Amino acid sequence: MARAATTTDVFNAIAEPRRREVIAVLADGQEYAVNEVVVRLRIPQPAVSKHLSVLRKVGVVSMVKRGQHRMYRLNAAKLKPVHDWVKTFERYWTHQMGHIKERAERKALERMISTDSRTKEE
Amino acid sequence: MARAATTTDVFNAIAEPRRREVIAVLADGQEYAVNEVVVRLRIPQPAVSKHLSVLRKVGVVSMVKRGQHRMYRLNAAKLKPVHDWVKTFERYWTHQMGHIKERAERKALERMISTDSRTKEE
DNA sequence: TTGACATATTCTTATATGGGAATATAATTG
DNA sequence: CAATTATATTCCCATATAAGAATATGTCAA
Repeated sequence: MARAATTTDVFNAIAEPRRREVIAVLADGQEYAVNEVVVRLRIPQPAVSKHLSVLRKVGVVSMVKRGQHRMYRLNAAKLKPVHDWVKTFERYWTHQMGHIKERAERKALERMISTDSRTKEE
Repeated sequence: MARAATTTDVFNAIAEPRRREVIAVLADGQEYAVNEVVVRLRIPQPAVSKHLSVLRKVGVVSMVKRGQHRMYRLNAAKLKPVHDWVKTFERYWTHQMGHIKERAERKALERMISTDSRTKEE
C-alpha cells in the first residue's frame, strides 16, 4: 500500500502545496467561485477544481451552487486536528529550552535504569 | 509529477500516520534507539528505520551514533512552519464567530462591487 | 435553440511513495 | 575470528497521487 488517502486524511490533504495555496485564497472566510481562485493563483482550472474536490471530501471546504457558479468557502474547523497535534510541540520553541532539557535528562536517567527489564517485556 | 517529495517538505513528512506515531514516541525530547521505537510501536524494524530516515532528511529528527545504537531525537523546531501555518486559522474555532462573519460580509460586499473589473485585469 | 461562460470529469502518464522480505553493514562480545 | 545484536538498504510490488489535455456537463442570455 502507498499512503493514506488524501481524501480522508486532513494531514494528507494539506500536504499538497497547491492545496495550501487554495486554502490561502479562502482564508478570509468568504465565498469564492472556482474561477476567482484560478485567476488569483494562475493555476489551470481543472487543477483547481480537482484540488477543491479533494478539500471538499475532507471537509476543509464547503460548496454551494449559485447560478452558474459554485461558491467555495473554507471550513477551518477541519484544520483543528492539525493545530491540536502540532500545538503539542509549541513549548519547544516558545519557552527557553532550559526546563525542557532538565526534564529530558531526568527522564533519560529513569529510562536508563529500567532499560533491560523493559526491553524484554512484551 | 506526483506529489512534493516527502523528503523535502515537512507537511508531507508528517502526512504519514506512522511517521506521526514515531514522532509521538520522541515527543518527550529524549533520545531513542531505533529498537525502542520498534518495541513501542510494534512496527517492523525496517519500516521504522525508513520512517526515521525520512524524518531525518526533513530535519524533524536528529541522530547520533552511540556504540551499537543510533539514537534519534526530535528536532521540534522543524515543525514550527506547520504550527505557524495552521495558527492562522486559530480564530475560526477560538473566538465566537460573530466578528469573523461580520468582517467576511463586509469584504464580500467590497468584492462584489469590483468583481467585473478584477475578473478582466491580468 | 444556439452560443458563451463556468466547472467538473475522464484518460493518460510519470512518479513517488509504503510495505514486506531478504540481505547488507556495523559494532559488541566471547 | 565467530556469533550476536542493532540498523540500514535493496528489490519488488501495488497503488495513490498530480499534472495536462480533451471533453462532458451545467447554466445563463440573446
